[in-house]
Amino acid sequence: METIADPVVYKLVRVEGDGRLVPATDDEIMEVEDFLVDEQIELPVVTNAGNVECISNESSSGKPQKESSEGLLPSEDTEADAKLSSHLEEIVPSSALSLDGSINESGRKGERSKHPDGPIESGSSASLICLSSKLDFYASNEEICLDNLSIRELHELFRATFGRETTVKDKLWLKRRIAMGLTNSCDVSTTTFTIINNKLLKDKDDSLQNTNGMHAEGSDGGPKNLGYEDSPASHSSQLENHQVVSAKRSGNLSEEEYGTKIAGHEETSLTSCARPLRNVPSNEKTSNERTIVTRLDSLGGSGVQVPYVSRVRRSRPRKNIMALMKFDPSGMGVTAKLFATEPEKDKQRSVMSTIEHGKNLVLKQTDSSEDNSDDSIVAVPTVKGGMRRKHHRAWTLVEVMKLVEGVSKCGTGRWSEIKRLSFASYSYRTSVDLKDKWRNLLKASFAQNLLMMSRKHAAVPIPAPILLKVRELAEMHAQVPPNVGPRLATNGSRSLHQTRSGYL
DNA sequence: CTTAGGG
DNA sequence: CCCTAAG
Repeated sequence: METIADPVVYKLVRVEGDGRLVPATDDEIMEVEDFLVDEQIELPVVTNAGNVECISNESSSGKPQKESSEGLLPSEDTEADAKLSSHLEEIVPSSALSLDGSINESGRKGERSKHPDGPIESGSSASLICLSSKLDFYASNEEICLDNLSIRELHELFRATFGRETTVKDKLWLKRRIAMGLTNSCDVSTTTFTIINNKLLKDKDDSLQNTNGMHAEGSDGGPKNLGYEDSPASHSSQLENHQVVSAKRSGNLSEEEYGTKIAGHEETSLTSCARPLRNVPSNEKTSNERTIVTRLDSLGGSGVQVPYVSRVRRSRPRKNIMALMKFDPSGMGVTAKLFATEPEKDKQRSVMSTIEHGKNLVLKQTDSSEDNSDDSIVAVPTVKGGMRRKHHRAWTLVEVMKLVEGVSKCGTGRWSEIKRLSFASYSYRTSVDLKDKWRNLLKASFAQNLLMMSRKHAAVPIPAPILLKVRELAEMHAQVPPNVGPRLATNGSRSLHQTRSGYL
């Protein structure tokens, strides 16, 4: 029990009544595994060779770059990962949005299961409970442990993180992906997935490097926007030219998602994907939304070119399309009709989304189960007779992290700057959106102390470390909300860590 | 056009 | 998220 051979073992702990941590036994682990496993994973674990590409966003350089490597999945894992990591380190400092250096040591100290701040309280400790079977890991203050999650949970977390569904059943792939998102780094070359303060806890000796990264935080942290693009090359025909062959045709596992993009990086991804195909210059971004990128899809088995509609979509493939159809009694093309219906005051955003939907509808309708084909677009009547589309697009953790990072870099108020730097690839987030989101984050970050410790039903519960960072920045910019007690304002970021029992 | 703030 | 006022 003392020798930590299996990385998973020391993650699995139980909090005793007195607050002590008791390592789980192997049996317990097995039990948990069994318990967590739900019906859908009798499927064999995916063993396809993976292919992951990481694209560094052009945040400051203005040029999307791209690195890729083969195989991220079990088989060639280690080697490929090493390669990938080394590649990435060149582009992206592995530190990204480090939120707090206070637990840097935890990764190297002998007892990883102990919180550096001392013993864990039983009550609201909420910091080291990895056995949570729900989304509790968001409530945990610093640690997110992916190792013991069921596929289902991983799917949930995936959605929260990236804002899109996935059907990939490969745990390792999911964990890796989520870890990438949460750490904002592609360097996830590890076999165990515990994330502390948005840093992946390494089980190797690269923790040192990792630690350095954490200290290199702050305003000069440098651009670390990552674009991820996943597309494990399970089949011979791989994205040589970034033409993704729909895995659906291959018939085996439901690995469609392997060929899809991660939320939010579409613009960048698209641009870089487009280049080989159409020689799109990188400054195409100015007219970005016009760029329609196609990918080779295997619709109908004949490799048709499908406009790559990269917007993130969550569930309900057709429903909303029907909603749009409502305004089309004439049976006219959806796109056309909407154009007609829309008052000219409509912003590009709406128009483009309309186009996207149009394309999506037309070209993807044969696509039976792609779950990425819509989000909540609701048409609301306007006083002036027109229709306006309300676009509720949930903020993903990745986006939130980017926002926080942006604020830390540019300060609050310079939303368009942040938009340019960190959200260049997110065509749907306007600077106003950023501002609004920040306002909400601000509220949340301070509200955390007052009430709500674990609202399980929060749409996307923002991990505590991020909220912490938000509050930090808020204070840094004198944005402390009036309603928050002065004590908190002065105690600042420490308060959260110092908190012994949830309240001060 | 961008920001701030109210709705 | 939308809208508006104001710089």
